This record gives sequence, C-alpha cells and structure tokens, in this order.
Amino acid sequence: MAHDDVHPVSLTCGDCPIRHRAVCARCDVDEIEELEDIKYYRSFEAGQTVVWAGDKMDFVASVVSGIATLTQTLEDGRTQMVGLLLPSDFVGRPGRSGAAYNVTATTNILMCCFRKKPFEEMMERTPHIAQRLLQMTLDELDAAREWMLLLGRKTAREKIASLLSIVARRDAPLNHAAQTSEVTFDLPLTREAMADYLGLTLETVSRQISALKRDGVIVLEGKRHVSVPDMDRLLMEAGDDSDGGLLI
Amino acid sequence: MAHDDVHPVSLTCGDCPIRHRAVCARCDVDEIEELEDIKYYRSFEAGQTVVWAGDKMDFVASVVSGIATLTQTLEDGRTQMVGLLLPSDFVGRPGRSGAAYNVTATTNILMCCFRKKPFEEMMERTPHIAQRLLQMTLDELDAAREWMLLLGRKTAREKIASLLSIVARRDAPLNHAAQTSEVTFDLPLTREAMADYLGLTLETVSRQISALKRDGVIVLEGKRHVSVPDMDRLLMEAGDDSDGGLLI
DNA sequence: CGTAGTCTTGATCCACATCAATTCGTGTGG
DNA sequence: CCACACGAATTGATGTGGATCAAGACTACG
Repeated sequence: MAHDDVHPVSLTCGDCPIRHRAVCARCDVDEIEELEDIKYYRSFEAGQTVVWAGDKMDFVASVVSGIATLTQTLEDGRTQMVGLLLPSDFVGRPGRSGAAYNVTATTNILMCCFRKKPFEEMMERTPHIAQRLLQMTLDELDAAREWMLLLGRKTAREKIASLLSIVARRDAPLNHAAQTSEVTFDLPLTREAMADYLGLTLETVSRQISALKRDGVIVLEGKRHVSVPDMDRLLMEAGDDSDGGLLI
Repeated sequence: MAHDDVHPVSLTCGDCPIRHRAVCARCDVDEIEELEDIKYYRSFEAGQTVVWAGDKMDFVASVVSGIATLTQTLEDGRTQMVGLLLPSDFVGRPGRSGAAYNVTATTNILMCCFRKKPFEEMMERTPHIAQRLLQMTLDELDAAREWMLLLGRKTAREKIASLLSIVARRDAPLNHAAQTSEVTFDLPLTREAMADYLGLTLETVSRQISALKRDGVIVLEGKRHVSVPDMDRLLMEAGDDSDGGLLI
C-alpha cells in the first residue's frame, strides 16, 4: 500500500474523475490550465489524519477518490462527525488559515490540493470558481440542516435507517440505476464512525442494525455488505418518507 | 402594530442598518443603486409565518431587523430549528424555486426582499454579491456544524448553557463591550423555541434553566431577562470552554 | 374576574448509555 | 496448518438522563 506522498500521482484535469463535479466544474479550458499549474496530489491511507482542528492549513483540496470525515470533539473526548467527504467534495476554507475540524481518511484517499494563497488569488479573478464553491457550500449547508433534524429529533432506529438510505442513494447509480427495489452497497464506515455520525454509541448502532436485519428491512452479508430488498420500506423507517434525507 | 405589508417601508440603502454586513456588503455605489431598483420591503409580526417549506418562493431577502427562525418538521410534528436568522442574515437560495424550510418571525421583523429572477441575473454579473454570499454561507455552515456537535453530543445542561452563551455573546457589544463579567440580555425565544433549537422538550429546557439559576450560574428577572454574573463560568458549563460555541 | 398562553414543577417511564462479556474475522508467527 | 492475538462487532444486564404525563402557577388581556 502506498504511504503518504510516496507515490506522487500525476493526473491531467482532462482525465480527472471529478472534473465535472468538483470546485473546478464550471471552469473553462484556460482556467483549468491555470489550476493545473498550482495543483498537486496527496494520498492518505485509511485511518490517517489529514489535518487536526486548529492546525495551520496551507492548502485547500478536492477529494478525488475515497472517503474522509470531518469531526469535532469536546475536551473529554466526545466526538461528533460534522461532515462526510465524498469524491468531489471540497476541504478547507478560503480566507481562513487554521483547520476548523479534524479531517480523517476513512478509506485510502487521493486529494487534489491547491496551495491556499494562489488559489485565493485565482478565486478573486475567477467568478466560475466562486460560483461553483457557493453552489457546493449551499448544498453542504442543506445537508447539514437535514442532519440537524436527524440529530435533534430522530430515534436511534430512524437515524440508522436514514444513514443507510443516504449511502444507498449515493451508491444507487453504480448499480442498476432504475429500480427502487433491491439495492446493494458496502458500508464505508465502522460502527464507531456511524455512531459518531449519528450521535449514538456504537453499541446502539450495532443493536439497531441487528434489529433492522431481524425485521427484514435489510440483509447483511458479512459486517459491511448490505442489501435492501425494499427501498421504500427503508425510507419509511427513516421517518422522512419523501426523499430519504437529502434535498434535491 | 403593523400588519404584513400595510405600511410599505421605504429606506435608502445608505441609511440601512445592515448595509455593511448583509449580502450587499461588498457592493460599490453603482451596484447598490442597481439593487435599490429591485428591492422592496416586507414586514411580519411576531408569530407570523414568512414561508412554508415546499412553497414556491419568488424572492430572496435579508433580515433588516428582528429575529426569525428556520425549522424543519417530520410528519408526526416533531420539529427541529435549523437556523436562527438575525439582522443581516440571508433567506432563500438563488437557483432554487421552493423554500426548503419553514421561516417564521419570532419577533416583528423587517425584510429587504429582492425578486428572485432579477437578483439571480444580477448575481451572475456581480462577483461582489456572490463573494459575499459565499462568505456568509461558509459562516452559516460553520455555525451549523457547531450546532451538530451540540445536538449530537452535549447534555441538556450544556445545551442550555451553550444557547445562553451564544445569545449573550451576540448581545454583548450592545452592553459594555469590554468586561467578560456581568452580561445581561433578553431571551428572544420562548421555551418551546429553545427546545426546538436544542433538540429537547420544553419541560427539560425549563428544568435546566431553573437548575442553572439555582446553581447561581444565571440570574433571572422575569421569564425572559437573564444576567450572567460570571461569563467564564457559563462558558465552562457549555462544555467547549474556548469560545462559547461560535467560530471566529 | 375569567380565560388563555407560557412557564414551572412533580411523578413516572423508557430509550439509549454504560459496563461487561463473548463472538467473529483477519492477520501473524511458530 | 494451527495457535493466538487484536480489533471490530454483537449481545446481555443494568443504570440514568431526558421524555412523557399531569397538575399548578404566573402573566397578560378582554
């Protein structure tokens, strides 16, 4: 397995899997060339910390592949996940020097980094970047607010069902995009990470997953592979029947 | 008391109390003039609903004065506040036709509205607006994430202390800006609204406020007026000693 | 005064946390 | 190939913080 920075990756933006969804999505050819000059890649192994809250962070970045998490902690160790970073998601805040959250690689990840200073300067001149970043930030804000409803008002069972819905929904296109029924996916998170996501303990997560299995809402093969025979049923269990947790 | 739209307010942007903090903060004179042409004011009384989630919303707006809330609800009536709108905060999302949340006036409020279409068109041409909106959205996202930590991991007492800290902090400049000790303010929210903010029941809110009073952390005069003899003590009670809940 | 809304306080209950073993799965070294 | 070790997950027993149910108390207002 690759160690951090041992195999400097090279990738041209034209071939980039997130070219059309990341912060650069709206950029035209000239702008992409300019970005190409200031970008570099870093990879992290599953479990590694990308940055600690409070540390100086001299870059911003897009997640190219893999999954990372944003977490906050209280002094006594209680921790809450506040963001789940999927490919194309953006890390770091232009105009702020320190990291506000812990960023941790959940799987092996590849990040496309931009040194902060040149990126900020370019953002000033390049409305396409600011516009896209605004869109993405508004989407994240909506997701955060949906998540607040989950944290504040849902039961443990509803929380688990909501999380499964979100992951299922995200992986759905990878399967047979059409049918709502019989979706299958791998959980990218440990029970503990799920607990931190949902504001529960890992024991409660485990119990509720067992309960959903017992009730036939989900089928497990191993600890991590899940199939959902009836997606509508799962959405019902999640509490917010309409759309399963994410705004369109 | 004024009814909705009965007394159309007129205010020039030059005299506007939120001129330097709202979405128009970065606009130069020309841009402000252009905004002045497409803006109009609406006022709402305490308790009135500004929009319902799902309704078509043909404007975006800034809160000029007063306080409003953003809430989400599950079908069975459980509700969670997901945003607290103070003067200068922005309502509505460019590029989306329906409202995502219920917006309710908590006090009498005055809003500076822009018809969505012209505003969106202007935003395309006017980086100053998009840039400012991006800043504001990033701030809101940080606040939402701090709030997620509160909802997911804090105890009822810590939640109440956190809320009081936030309100105290916001009102602090209005008092004698210097000292950390002896802060005084009015709660702008009912017990029920606080409960919806914090993911608690109103009974628990009431009990915890009584407990903080009993323990000398706060002093109440009437139901709504609070003074805090020792702000540091309150911050300790909030759990995150450093800054009381809001990033700088 | 009476009525309605807001708030407080008490008694009880229960969902989830906590504490404590097992079990499962995977990799490692003899 | 087995023994064992270690982390991840399950499952059980018990405790508790906050919800729920239910009276009252305070305030404002007609």
